[in-house]
Amino acid sequence: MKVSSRGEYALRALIALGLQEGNVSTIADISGQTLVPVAYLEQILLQLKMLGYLKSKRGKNGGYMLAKAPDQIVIGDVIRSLEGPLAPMGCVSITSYEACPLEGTCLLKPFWALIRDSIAQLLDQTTLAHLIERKL
Amino acid sequence: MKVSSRGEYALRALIALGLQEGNVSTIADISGQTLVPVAYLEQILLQLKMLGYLKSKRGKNGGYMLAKAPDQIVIGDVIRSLEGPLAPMGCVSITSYEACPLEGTCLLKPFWALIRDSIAQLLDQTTLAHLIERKL
DNA sequence: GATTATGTTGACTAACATACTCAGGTATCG
DNA sequence: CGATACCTGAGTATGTTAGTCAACATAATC
Ligand code: FES
Ligand code: FES
Repeated sequence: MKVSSRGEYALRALIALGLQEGNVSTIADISGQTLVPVAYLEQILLQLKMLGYLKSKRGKNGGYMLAKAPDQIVIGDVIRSLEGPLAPMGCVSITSYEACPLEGTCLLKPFWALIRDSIAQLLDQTTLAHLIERKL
Repeated sequence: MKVSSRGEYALRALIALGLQEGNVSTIADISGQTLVPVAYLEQILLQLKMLGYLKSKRGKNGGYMLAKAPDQIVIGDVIRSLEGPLAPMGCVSITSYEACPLEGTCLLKPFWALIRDSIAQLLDQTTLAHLIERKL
């Protein structure tokens, strides 16, 4: 049930930018705060930009900043974009369902569904603002 | 947050054996019911045996059966044995803690802990008996 | 307008994990 | 004995992860 480094790093970066309140931060700055290697962080920030969470400014005095208010950034969406579906099995995924061969009689499916609901509820009701303000 | 095929197959096999109420089943039988390839299933059943969930009988009329009552087989334990810790990050794992570099100031850790608790509570309160009897 | 600080793009790689297969070996029953 | 099972260890194809790297594009400043 591990979260990959990519997802973890993306959230660290979002938090770092969320604490900047509108100021731009360079990749190097963010790398310093998050301890993510610069070259790898570039990739991740770029992806977050394409997903609409960040915007960037090029050239001197450039950098990244949030494109949305922290309370509009839902952690569940971020994780889904970076790591794929939250559901433990395709057959109980709402966002990307995939059939199982035994699905008709399967005694596991309701159980997976329970896990999915529990995880999704938690991740979808938490925003970046909640993390930053330590209000969980 | 996916569960691997190995974990899924192990649970399918345990369910199949749980439904047999003490009778032995051959690998081929179980393979037929679970749609898991015979050679792969062999590996998994062997592992489940070494973990103490199954016992086996060799030779003619041999096969596998449960080594414990279904209500003594906790799904969380099975998953942990086959897939590693339930926690999404090492720094919030109870069974196999691993330090994070940012741990002191990290705003994510409490959130991961919440996820861990939610998953662990669900998996550790469910037994094979619950799955078989459809009582979740 | 040259310099320099920044983000952008795309390819590339080493290491590991997953999902298996396969060729034998060994115990047990009849 | 010989058939029927489980047992053991190795091997392999494919994909994923966690990065690196070189070259490029753009914007501000001197
Ligand atoms: S796990 Fe998908 S149907 Fe059983
Ligand atoms: S995620 Fe482990 S300390 Fe932040």
